[in-house]
Amino acid sequence: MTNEVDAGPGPDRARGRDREATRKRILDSARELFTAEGYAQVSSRRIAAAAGVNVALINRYFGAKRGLLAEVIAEEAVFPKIFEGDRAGLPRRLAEHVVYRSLGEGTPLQRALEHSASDPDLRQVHKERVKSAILEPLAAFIGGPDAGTRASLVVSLLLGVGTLKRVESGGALLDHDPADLVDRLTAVIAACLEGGPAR
Amino acid sequence: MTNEVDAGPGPDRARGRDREATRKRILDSARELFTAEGYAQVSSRRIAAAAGVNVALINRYFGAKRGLLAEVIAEEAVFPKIFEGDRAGLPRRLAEHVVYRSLGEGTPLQRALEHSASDPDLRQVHKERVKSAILEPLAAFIGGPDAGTRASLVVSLLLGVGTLKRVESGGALLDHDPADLVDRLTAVIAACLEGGPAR
DNA sequence: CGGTATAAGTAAACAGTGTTGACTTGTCAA
DNA sequence: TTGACAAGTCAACACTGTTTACTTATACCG
Repeated sequence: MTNEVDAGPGPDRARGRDREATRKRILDSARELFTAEGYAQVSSRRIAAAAGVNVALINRYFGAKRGLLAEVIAEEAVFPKIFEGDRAGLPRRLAEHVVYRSLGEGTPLQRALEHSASDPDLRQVHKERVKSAILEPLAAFIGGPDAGTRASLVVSLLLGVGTLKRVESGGALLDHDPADLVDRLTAVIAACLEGGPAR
Repeated sequence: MTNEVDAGPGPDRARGRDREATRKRILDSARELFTAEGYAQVSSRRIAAAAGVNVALINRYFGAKRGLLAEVIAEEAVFPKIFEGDRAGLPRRLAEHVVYRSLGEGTPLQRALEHSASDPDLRQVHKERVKSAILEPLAAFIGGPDAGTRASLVVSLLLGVGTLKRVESGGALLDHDPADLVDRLTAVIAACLEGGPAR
């Protein structure tokens, strides 16, 4: 076997075979298969076979198939540069993100979500991810009164656009002129962020 | 457990065999369980048990479990009274619908929409349903240029709010004052419907 | 250098899923 | 009364994720 002994940094306390390398192989295979075919469509045994390891190792290293998914997802950055910039430009940055990223190809995670959004495991992981990686940072960034509600409205729109895209699969949103769509979404997102007591 | 299987009539040996009645029992049990727990969480055997029926009958009558869900969601009216009224009041009516109906219990169709992507066949069903029962009526009602795009934005918001509600499970949207939420949503929906040529 | 503790890796089973085909049984028309 | 045929049943199939008891390789220690 090709045993790339990477005695790198940290506690290299791996006895026996290379624990970290095996972990990584499972993770790589899982990411690849989840991205290509979706979470629910890929079985644990198939991931194990692709990684060249025994099935039981998935549960040994990741607790369960869900844990494997959680780790794959946790690797990805959600909003790369959304929070870099001033508050006033936030709606436009979000709109551009939606149109040019979410609406287009999407990230590996998004594609996995589109394939198997019905799976309870995936929903659970997605749920936690949305909260900690999107909702809470966004609420903190916009600040002000009712920041949580405002952020929820924005995230609703973002999630909904993704959902509709996969439901429509080539409908009005995808056919529409992207630049104009950005303008429209910017206005809508701004509307989500405004409003409130001074109604 | 309100599982009264044999309250009088039933496909036991006593009563005669009634194809339509049996079909309906399966459908009723499925709708109830899907609504309460979701599609993936409910097994065929559980549906059959709740209906007091053999498992194989599900596939006999509905082809497969997915066919059962397709029939459940096909029964529902989506927007009962949204299109009764003037165009100006549409945003508010939609907002009220979201806050007082979608945000509450949630219908099987709504759940199905959120879960639709996992099954290709089901996806097709939902796609047509969203288009013919929501998107197209809405687009026809609002009229004007880019009606399809405007309608898509609105539907995105509606779908997203439903999704986020489940994701948050008692977060900002549910805790927020309903009347104020209606006001906010009215403004956002109006923003979805406006915009366009004046860019 | 050899033994051994210990972790990595394995095999097989478990309980569950959706689905299928062969079977039995009830009902109704001839 | 008796077939015919549909309605309903049963057991099995091929999967799934997960767990348990087991084997095996290796890094440390005497």
